[in-house]
Amino acid sequence: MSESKKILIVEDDFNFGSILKDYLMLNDYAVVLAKNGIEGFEKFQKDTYDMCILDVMMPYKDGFSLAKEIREKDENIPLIFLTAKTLKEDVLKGFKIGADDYITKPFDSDVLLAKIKAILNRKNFFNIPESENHEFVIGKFIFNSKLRFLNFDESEPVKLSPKENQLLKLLVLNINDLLTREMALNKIWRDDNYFTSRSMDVYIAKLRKYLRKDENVEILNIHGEGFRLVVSE
Amino acid sequence: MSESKKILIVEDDFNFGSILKDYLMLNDYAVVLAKNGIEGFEKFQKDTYDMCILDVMMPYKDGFSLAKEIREKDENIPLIFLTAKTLKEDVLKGFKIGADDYITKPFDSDVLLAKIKAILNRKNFFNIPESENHEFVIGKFIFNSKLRFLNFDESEPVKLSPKENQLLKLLVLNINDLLTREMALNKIWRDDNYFTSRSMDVYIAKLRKYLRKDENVEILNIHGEGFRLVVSE
DNA sequence: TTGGCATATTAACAATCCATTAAGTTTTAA
DNA sequence: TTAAAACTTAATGGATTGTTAATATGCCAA
Repeated sequence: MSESKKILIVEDDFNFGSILKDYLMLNDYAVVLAKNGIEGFEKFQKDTYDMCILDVMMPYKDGFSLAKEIREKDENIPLIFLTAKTLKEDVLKGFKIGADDYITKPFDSDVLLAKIKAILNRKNFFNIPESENHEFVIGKFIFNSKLRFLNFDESEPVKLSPKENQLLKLLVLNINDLLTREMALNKIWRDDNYFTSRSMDVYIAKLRKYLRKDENVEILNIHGEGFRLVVSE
Repeated sequence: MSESKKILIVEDDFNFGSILKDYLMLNDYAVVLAKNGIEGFEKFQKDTYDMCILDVMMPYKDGFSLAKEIREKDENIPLIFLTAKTLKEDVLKGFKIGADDYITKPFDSDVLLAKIKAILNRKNFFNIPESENHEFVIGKFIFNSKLRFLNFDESEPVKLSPKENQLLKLLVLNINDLLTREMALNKIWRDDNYFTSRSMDVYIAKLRKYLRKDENVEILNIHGEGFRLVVSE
């Protein structure tokens, strides 16, 4: 029916990686195997995957660092961490980065398969096709979320940092409507607490400074709820 | 900030259930505890929950059967199974029903908390905004209860505080009809006593001040009963 | 390695918002 | 007439937000 799902496995133990790959392929997944974090990230960028399975302990670049890089590129892709260690700190760290699941080696392959299915189904249910559109008009500005710049008239485009960019994108996607703090913190900061909230305020201030050039564009606060990007007239 | 998430725990071991409940409540979740499958399903139907945590081994109705019934009512609600057993068949069965996670007793409470957070956040990502009607016309005003503003003609919209907003919404939903004090106090203040009643009076006064701009709109008092928002021809 | 740059977080303080309470007045119903 | 209920304004204190600056982190190039 639908095309088989594509999974990227990053695992430095070649033996183990191959077995896992074969097993998943037998179960009708398309699998790409990378043997370290560097290669993993390269492969991730060159193709589109439905899920990544990352070994935590790897030379050069561990699974967590890799996960962060991947998350910057795609904030929604399901991640499963794979580890021999069962350290509580590691598990918690994994979830903080946005893990969808966590599996300790050795594990039962049927269980892994069930988890993969569960996660992919869940995502698919809600997955709204990402719009290819990265250019937005905000009053007199042109905002390109892929190239991360904000253009006003003839003047030199402003470069946006990754966080500025993500926040502005969320605001634009909800233009004139409420963007709740909760939603932004969960999507961008992957955590919702006092400090991330303060950090978000700082970014709101930065964006306001950029947007000041067009007096018809402003970011309004809805006390206790969130923010609203409005373009008047 | 926003209201805390509501979790239904179904667990026949009262001791264990209470401890879990207290622990989650300490971490700012609203928790309801049911002591068996029957009661669990009743409670599930009577309220709206963000997540269910189900013990697998229970008398009368086990966790899986309960899960199936719950799934029939809501195919998206996150489910976590809780069990002493670590039987592979059970784990697989759980995932097949659509479990979001699976936890074996005894477990680390921090990890459970992290998992709950991860799952709720994940759901949030894709939560399609509910298309409720948030705009009301009150005489010459436009009232938006989601964005919390009250618009009159061309003039600058008035921002409403959360309480002003809730109260006006209740009044509008009962437009031209009686809104009892009791009802408003229970819904908004969650308590009905002398002080909350005085507080409500203050908010009625505030709303009257805003609504004064249109002389056809007024909030009438029904002595000893409540209030009535009327719009005259 | 080190120093510098871009970015992100944390700190600090000011400004604003907001629910409650207080206090004095007016209205209502018996 | 009188007590209860309602009206209104203002004061209070706590919470949230706005803003700038300081600090931390990570990365790249020398």
